Amino acid sequence: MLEGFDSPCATTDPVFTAPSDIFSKFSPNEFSDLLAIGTVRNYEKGEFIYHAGDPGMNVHFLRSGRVKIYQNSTLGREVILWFCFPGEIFGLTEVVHSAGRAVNAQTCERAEVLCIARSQFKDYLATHSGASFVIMQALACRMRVLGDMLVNLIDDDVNSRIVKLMLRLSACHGTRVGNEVHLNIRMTHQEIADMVGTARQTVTKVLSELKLRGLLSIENHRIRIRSQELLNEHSRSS
Amino acid sequence: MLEGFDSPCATTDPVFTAPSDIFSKFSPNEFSDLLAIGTVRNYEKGEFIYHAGDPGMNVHFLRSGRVKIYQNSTLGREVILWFCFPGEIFGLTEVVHSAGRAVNAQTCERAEVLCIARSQFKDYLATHSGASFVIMQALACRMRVLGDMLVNLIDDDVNSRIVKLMLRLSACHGTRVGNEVHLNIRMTHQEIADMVGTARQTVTKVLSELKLRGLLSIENHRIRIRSQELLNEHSRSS
DNA sequence: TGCCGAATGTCACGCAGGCGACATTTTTTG
DNA sequence: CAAAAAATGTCGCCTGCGTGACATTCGGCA
Repeated sequence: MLEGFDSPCATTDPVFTAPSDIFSKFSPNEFSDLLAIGTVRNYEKGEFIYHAGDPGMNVHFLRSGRVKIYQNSTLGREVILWFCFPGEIFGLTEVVHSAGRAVNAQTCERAEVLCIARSQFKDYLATHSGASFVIMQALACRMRVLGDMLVNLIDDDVNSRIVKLMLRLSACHGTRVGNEVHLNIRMTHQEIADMVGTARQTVTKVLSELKLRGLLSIENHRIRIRSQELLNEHSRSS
Repeated sequence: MLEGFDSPCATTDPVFTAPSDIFSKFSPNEFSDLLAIGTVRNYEKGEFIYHAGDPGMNVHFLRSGRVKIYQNSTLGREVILWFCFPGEIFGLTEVVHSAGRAVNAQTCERAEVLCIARSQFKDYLATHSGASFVIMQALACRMRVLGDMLVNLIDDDVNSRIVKLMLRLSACHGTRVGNEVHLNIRMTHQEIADMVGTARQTVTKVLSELKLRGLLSIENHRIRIRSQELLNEHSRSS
């Protein structure tokens, strides 16, 4: 169920939340009916699928590639809310709720997206109640993560914010390899800084400290975590 | 549509998000069918409807009163994610998604709650697609607010975090009286501090400053805002 | 293969705001 | 209606981390 990553304590630790591969939870005809009403679009690396402020009349499903959902803040910061992986839905929030896009959706790499018009999607939901429920699950899952991020921002210091970010990402998007967890999300220090609300330099410092202590390593922008040790680390307050 | 509060620029300013009174958007028989499968429960002020960690097999609709949804953090902080007002749904996230409750739900005052079992609710959704959609809207709305809070935490200083909190609360739960907006949520400085991630003393200081400048006043723990001025205030970065 | 821009490291300085320690006021409760 | 508890004000010290200013390394493209 959780692709390659067995979350150690999903019930007690809200950090570990299942990924939201929706397709895999659809029944075959829920899936094919969805395909039937959608248009497939291809995007190059770095292209925008939509911008904040756009009207937002479509829902999207990611078929391949990776998409970054973020807001940009009053000065220059890209606050990344989450990454989308294949099988995930995005852009639903603003379609269902009226007012325009609140966030930007930009590809991290070449991507293939299934794009569905608001009205058609609404009809689809009305006639596929199972699918509705699955999608609610995905929303719920995301809410949970957002709540977590919030708590994290509110009462942890920079060090622990970074550690928990790593754990959160591992839980959603990591693959276990031996006793390591590999994240295949390419992230710059700047992006990490933007996610946890700190300065780029601080990220550099904290990360190299963690590397030094052998808690994680970085292989061309891809992070590898000795999950267990890092977990212990994060439960300490300091 | 928005009870008594005309949001000035809902499209561009994500701060202004409609409240989520679900009942008012239901059709009469969507409503009565819902009542039919639920049990009404009464709670005294300060009672818990559920705790973080509970299994979470019920969805709740608030009929009257006020409920505080929060997580408590590694040391003592109550991080309030949102308040629920009559007509709002809560506890959905954890029912739809498996693992237990991620948050606490505690009444702020005597409250009347419609409580619905997971399985019954699922059936209800399956047979009432209109209702499903309305509920998705509510979730979407909440996601948006959470996203906003996040950005806010990540790149604003304490002063502006507090100001924006006020604006956010006004937008969702304020009632316009003349050119003021009244919030009828009783909040202590400590609670405010917990919401924006700062120290109680800092809240005291910032708030008295705002009072001094005539941007807001406090009438027995209820906050009144000169909305327009405060809005201007918040667009400044300092 | 070599160039150039982007990403990473490292350092010292300064200050926003956390924290403790109070006095004072308001609210609750017996 | 008094006593206890909770909430609000006010202050000063001290530290976590933001900021600017670099040097260094990486990696994509001509």
